[in-house]
Amino acid sequence: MSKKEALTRAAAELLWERGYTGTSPAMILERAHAGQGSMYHHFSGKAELAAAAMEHMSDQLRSRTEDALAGEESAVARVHAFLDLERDPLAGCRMGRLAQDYEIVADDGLRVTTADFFTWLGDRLSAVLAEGVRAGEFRPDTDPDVMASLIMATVQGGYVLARAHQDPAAFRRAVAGAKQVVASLVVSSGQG
Amino acid sequence: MSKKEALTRAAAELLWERGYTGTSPAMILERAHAGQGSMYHHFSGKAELAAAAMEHMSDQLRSRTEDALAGEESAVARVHAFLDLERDPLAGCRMGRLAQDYEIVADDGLRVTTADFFTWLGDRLSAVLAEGVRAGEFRPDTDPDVMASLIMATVQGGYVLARAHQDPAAFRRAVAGAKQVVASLVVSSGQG
DNA sequence: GTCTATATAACGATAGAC
DNA sequence: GTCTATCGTTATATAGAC
Repeated sequence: MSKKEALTRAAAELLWERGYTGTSPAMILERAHAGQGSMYHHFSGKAELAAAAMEHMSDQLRSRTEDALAGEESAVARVHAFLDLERDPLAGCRMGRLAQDYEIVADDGLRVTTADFFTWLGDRLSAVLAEGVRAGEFRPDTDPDVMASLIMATVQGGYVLARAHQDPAAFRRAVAGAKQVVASLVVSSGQG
Repeated sequence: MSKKEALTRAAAELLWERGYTGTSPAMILERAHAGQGSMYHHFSGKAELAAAAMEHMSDQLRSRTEDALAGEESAVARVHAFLDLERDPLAGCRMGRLAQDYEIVADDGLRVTTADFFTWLGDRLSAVLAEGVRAGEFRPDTDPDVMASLIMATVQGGYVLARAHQDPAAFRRAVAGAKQVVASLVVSSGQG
């Protein structure tokens, strides 16, 4: 593994664990077993390295998400598969946590990576929901965009609650609510 | 206003704007128009001042929340009033944002203030929902705890999405979803 | 490409005058 | 109670050897 890749991976880990403001170049160098020179040779500074690490994380998340949302099952099964993806509630969302960081939001180059991820995720969820509506699986008055927002927000908010309580159950309870809501949209379930 | 109060207010503002890690004592002193001595006379350090500021914010939020959830209206009206409270989506939640901060979660004394707030909020929402169920307003299979979690998570996640996109509409879309869900629980609406 | 040495500023806390 | 001066440490970046 090149030093550049080691730096990117170490930065990704630390951004996930401690956020952007809470991560220093020195921490990254130590975890990557690299010296100052390597970092400033490959990147202009902390922000550019963080941008690379965020792209890396975004790609990972998209890949994992697509595994759940693609496939031949019913729309409700695929949305449930997304909600049931293995997650670490106490760690938080790699993208969502960073969107709460002041310096990330203040730097458009960094923020846009999080925005693009959630745009992509919302579009994918909305598309699956719309498929379900067209197929007669979901009630025709289902609003795919609003429901996609609700699903994303529930997951993100679930992380917040779990971290506040330091209890993964808080995350699971919120996601359980989202699953109930999705299930309630299914026509054959008789809205009961 | 005493220096102690000025410091507490300034710290509360900065914690909201920049989080715990992103706020330095120097920033607080400048905004409070106070010197180092004032801060270290009244508080043992940054953590203790932050704790006081967080208690202050928690009290504010509880008061505002109670205004929406109390009253004589129907349960659905009160939950909708909570969801419709005036918020600044781009600023984020005073408590929720801090729960994403590494140093807050690492310091139990600080984290517990956020946990207590969400415990209180969840209990209040759950109580209102349970009232609605008992009154025959909500469907009898409504799970108040799960729905309270869903509502809290939607608001918290809405903040995350709005900050990522730098667009308050992302918050409003998620909250609109939560309102639809709550409305769908009402018996007289015919689940349609 | 990678390293260490160094620089400047900010961080968080303490000392001690008034 | 409030202030300024100062301390030791860390954050972020640059310089320059290899």
